[in-house]
Amino acid sequence: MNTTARRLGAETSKTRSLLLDAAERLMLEEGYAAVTSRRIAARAGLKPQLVHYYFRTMDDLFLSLFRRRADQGLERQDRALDSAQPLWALWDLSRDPRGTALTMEFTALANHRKAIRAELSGSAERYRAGLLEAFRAVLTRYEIDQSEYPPMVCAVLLTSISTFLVIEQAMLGMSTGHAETIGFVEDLIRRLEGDRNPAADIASVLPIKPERQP
Amino acid sequence: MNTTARRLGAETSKTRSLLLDAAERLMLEEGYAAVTSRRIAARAGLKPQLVHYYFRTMDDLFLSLFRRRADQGLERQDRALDSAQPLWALWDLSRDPRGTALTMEFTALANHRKAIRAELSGSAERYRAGLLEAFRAVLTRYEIDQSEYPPMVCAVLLTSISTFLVIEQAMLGMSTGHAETIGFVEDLIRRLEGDRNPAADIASVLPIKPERQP
DNA sequence: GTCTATACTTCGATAGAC
DNA sequence: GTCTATCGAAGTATAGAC
Repeated sequence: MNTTARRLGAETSKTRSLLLDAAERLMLEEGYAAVTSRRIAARAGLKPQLVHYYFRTMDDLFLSLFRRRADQGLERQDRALDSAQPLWALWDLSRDPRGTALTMEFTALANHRKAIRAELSGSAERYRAGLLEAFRAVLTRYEIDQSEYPPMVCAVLLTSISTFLVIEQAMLGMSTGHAETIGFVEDLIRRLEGDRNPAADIASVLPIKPERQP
Repeated sequence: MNTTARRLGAETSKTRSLLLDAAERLMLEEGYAAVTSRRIAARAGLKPQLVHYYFRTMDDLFLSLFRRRADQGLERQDRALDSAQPLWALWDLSRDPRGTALTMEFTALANHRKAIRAELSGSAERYRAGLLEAFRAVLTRYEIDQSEYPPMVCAVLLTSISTFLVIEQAMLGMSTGHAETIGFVEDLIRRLEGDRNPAADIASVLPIKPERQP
């Protein structure tokens, strides 16, 4: 009955990482409902009980899984902000299908797992705050009227569009109107930052300020 | 073994409707994973086996559930198109939290239920086509340059924004930046259709063409 | 036409062996 | 520190009684 006393595997364990990897693959390929202790173990070639040795409950496993990617995502966002073409970098980053698809699975999961919901909304707030600062800086740099185009609105719009397109494309296999919409957004970015510069990816770790494009 | 021969309850049955209602409430309140035969029956005050009497499989139940609402949604969209202020009507309709929340649950469900996925993307295409026609008509009526603002892009953007806001608000309890974004969109609509006119709701069933607002 | 008794599968979780 | 034997609960689905 003394549940808190049950022993748990080390966080540094190789097996633990294997289980998390298998869980993530399952989630992406078959949805969160397929992420069960038995199926995770089967993927990893391990016994189901090991899941409960390394993670006390399934909630704990989902939280570990989420935090691992959330930390990585925030790091990437920071790097995008410091890149030579922050708008292009943020747009490309937000359109990464794997990141958004995982977020959507976690969002659905949050509906009946309170712990996930709290973690997820907290993380979303941090992303939003980072994006807000990015747009403040970018709109200032490009001398845009911020009362007409508020940075917060830009942040929400960017996230909305990229999230929605990924949902339709990756989850429903639907793409009607996507090309036109992506073209519309990228025309806007192009007016501010010029053409997408492949070399910017290399510069993305070095905060070099660019000249404004015409 | 002769699975196809198993008998099923009548589609007109009162009990069948009760089960669908209970399933829908469960889905909205606790997510699709909570929609199991046992829990549906518990909500409806009936025996779990009745679910399998009225629906051969859980897939069948989900499909019935989806179609019921999809038909209703298309009807509502048609009425919005014919209303005095189609943009306001479409915007308000697309922001209805219940409709979008259900769609999101079905989208998550589609990840591991192929039958749902096919039905869902088919339905999404029909909505998109309707919305496209609406924007073609509206932009023509308001004399907007359609090469600068393509109707298809407008359709995708409208759906993106409203869907995303509902996801954050209803599913994550998050609303940072929502008021500003809603204000931004509604300012755009106001420039074309003027202030939202409550009487338009009454007119929405009668296809009366309005005068253009200043 | 309506519902129930029941089979079978898979789940999360724990206690205890190595 | 690592893993296994096992339990009780919950899931879908079927065959057959009213």
